[in-house]
Amino acid sequence: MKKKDNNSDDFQVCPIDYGFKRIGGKYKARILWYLKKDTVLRYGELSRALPDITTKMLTQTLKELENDKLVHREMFYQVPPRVDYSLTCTGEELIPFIDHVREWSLREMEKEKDLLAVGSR
Amino acid sequence: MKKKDNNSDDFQVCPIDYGFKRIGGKYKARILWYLKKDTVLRYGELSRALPDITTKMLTQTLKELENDKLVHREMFYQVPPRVDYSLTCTGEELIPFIDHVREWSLREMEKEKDLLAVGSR
DNA sequence: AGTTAAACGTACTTTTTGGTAGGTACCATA
DNA sequence: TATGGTACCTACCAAAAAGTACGTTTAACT
Repeated sequence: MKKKDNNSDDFQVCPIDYGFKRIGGKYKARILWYLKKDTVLRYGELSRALPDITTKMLTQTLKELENDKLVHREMFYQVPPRVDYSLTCTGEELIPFIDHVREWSLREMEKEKDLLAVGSR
Repeated sequence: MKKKDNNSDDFQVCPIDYGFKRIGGKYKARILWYLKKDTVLRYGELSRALPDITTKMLTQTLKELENDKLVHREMFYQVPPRVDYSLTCTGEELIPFIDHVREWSLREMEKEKDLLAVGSR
């Protein structure tokens, strides 16, 4: 053998890996963020909140988040159809963490802007 | 036109996106974690701390982290060569955040384990 | 002279992820 | 009869990320 064979759920050994697998992906964190505490959004509202996401990716990502038990999905059998999305408790626990990254990023983006301003004077 | 053309650094509009771009990637967070506050590690030590990473990925990721100013790199011109890695201040600011995910993941992993235990009795 | 050690570099391939472009169902309204 | 609105689905394709395998440097040690 040449490497650890990672059959089964071997990958779960490292909690950092585990966590980033669940919230990684291009849009997951942003979707969770928009579904902040006590907010319920319909599919179309999410779509408008994230204008750069295609319907395919939105559907796919929401499904992943639902399977992962980070968002709750409730559908109403109407015509036209209606589907509501909201955070689960587990999902809510991630909000402060996303907020932390967000704050950090805002600071960093400011720094970059200042650097550019100084560089070009 | 059919979509916003994202030339230049347009992607930086969303701070959540920005942040996840800087710490996303399969190994970045783990490397930062091992380089916790006041810890200095050599290339080989990191390699041993993350046994599942190949040398190519370790080198590549470290270079990205260095360009991103999250880790500091100091090399000593010796034979055999020696290179030390440590966190920058900016990098350190991410530790509490990584810690949050880690704690969350540990709880989640416990939950999963319990569920499995219940399911199979 | 051959081997070893550390910290890489590079070419190539595979896997994963995301994007494009179409289509569906149902009913209401024009 | 045609069109519109909502929330999707599907097949195919492109790009990005990661993995494999092998090479390099230099000097000390055997």
